Amino acid sequence: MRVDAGTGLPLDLKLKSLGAQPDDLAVFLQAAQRCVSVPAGADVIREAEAGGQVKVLLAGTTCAYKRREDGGRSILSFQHPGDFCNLHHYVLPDAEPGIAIQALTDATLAIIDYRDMDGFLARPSLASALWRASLLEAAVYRERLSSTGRGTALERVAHLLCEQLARREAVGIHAPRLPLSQIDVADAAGLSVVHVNRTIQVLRKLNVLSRARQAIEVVDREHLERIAGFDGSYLNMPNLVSRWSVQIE
Amino acid sequence: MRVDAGTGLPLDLKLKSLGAQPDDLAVFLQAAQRCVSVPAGADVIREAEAGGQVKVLLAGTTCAYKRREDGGRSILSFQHPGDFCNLHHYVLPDAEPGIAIQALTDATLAIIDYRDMDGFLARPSLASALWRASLLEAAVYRERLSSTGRGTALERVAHLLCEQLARREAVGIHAPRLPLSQIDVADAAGLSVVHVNRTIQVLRKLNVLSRARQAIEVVDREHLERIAGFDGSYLNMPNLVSRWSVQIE
DNA sequence: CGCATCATTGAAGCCCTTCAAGACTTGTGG
DNA sequence: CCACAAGTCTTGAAGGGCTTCAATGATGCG
Repeated sequence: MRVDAGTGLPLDLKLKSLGAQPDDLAVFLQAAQRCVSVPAGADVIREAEAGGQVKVLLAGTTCAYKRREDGGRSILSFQHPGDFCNLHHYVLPDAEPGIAIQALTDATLAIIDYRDMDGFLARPSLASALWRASLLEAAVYRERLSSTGRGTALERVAHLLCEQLARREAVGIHAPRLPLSQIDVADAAGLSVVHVNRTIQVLRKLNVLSRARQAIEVVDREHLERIAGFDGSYLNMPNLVSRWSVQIE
Repeated sequence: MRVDAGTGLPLDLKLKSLGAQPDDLAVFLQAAQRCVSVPAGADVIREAEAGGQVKVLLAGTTCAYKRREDGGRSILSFQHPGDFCNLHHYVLPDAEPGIAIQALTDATLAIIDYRDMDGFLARPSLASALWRASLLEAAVYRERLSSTGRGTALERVAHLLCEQLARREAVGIHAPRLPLSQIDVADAAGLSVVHVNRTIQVLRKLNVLSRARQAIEVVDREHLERIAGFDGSYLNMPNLVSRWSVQIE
């Protein structure tokens, strides 16, 4: 059993930074009491499974992926503690068939019924926090698209690692070690495993990654960001004096 | 002056398919009376420009792009009539610096002030329609990510063209001709212009695209989708008997 | 200890890029 | 109406980054 973050803190931090107000936050956490554990490698959500419930990652790491015709796995995004796995299914029930969520480490998830979600929408600070969460996800996709489209393998891998580090920091996880295998990185960066391996070796020789095997551990964060041309501002939450909390009521 | 769709119909169609109810739709269209025209090649929204207003494309085609360090242009997505250009800025004011919107043809846009937007949120069918629009945009990014990451140039270009055709059809534009230059396609697919040209020539020899120069015109849609492995279901709107319209009230 | 998974290394080859130059189209002004 | 300029499209050739295939070394688990 490997679980890389044991507390409920990340979710708390994330919702706060998305603008959820204390009392609304309490309501949310109250509804998110029921949990499930999933072993590394298993599917959290299978293809075309709507489910009638939203799952939030509490601990561990998961990825959204798609099977290609040749049997390969295309990783579209990673989820870290505090991230929603299938919020989009709640909003667009029939959308996105063919996408599944897989646990990359042992993972713990909270389960929220759709009727609880419906209740959240009546609370302005929660409703806007959920909308923001969706758009933040979109921002991550956009950024990965611009990184994956062009650039060398070195830049792409570096950017991918920077993104994960930054997103984990945003929810209070400051560990320099990422719970990803080289295979995961390859499937996410759109590169072959062989070449990802060689790329990582370059990063190790540059003293950006540690020599530790079976692990991706970032030693020189600044250098990594320089290589990637990474600007993490797309992950920054705005100041939270929301216009809305007053307007809607 | 080239404007490839002159009516306000697409926006109407889009909001309806997103679940906006007739009376709410009327309110929205009422607030979207003010328009601007932009010539081909000009920026609709410059980098880091928040603006205090949301712009909706009524006619023409635009793209969201990012300048790369080498001066190149990375196109992240295209907008077709009915699409929002900067809805995300309304929800996440400080997010996404460095992304601008450019008109690829002469374009017409409606302008909606933030305070009108605030009013929309009080109407459940509009609020959910806007949220859905955000998630649909995210779905488009996700799909492009999986297409751009892997696959040959032929598949990637074919997929890109399929996406644009499908999205335009969804708002009532059935023309087989896409208002994109080969340069646009190259910047969006993450390929060199030279190779996009060769790829298009292959598609022409396969009788998938017409021989017409200075134009991308799809003749054999089915074959194109087969080449792309395209499944447009991610663009489908669910049936619109929304749970919410009853629940929230 | 044996098996499964992941990491590593080498070699051959292809897809795509870059560079460079010419052809075509479009719009503008004389 | 024609000439010119600017932008787009087209074509050829050389080179490089990444892929694929294949095999061996590590690591962890039952």
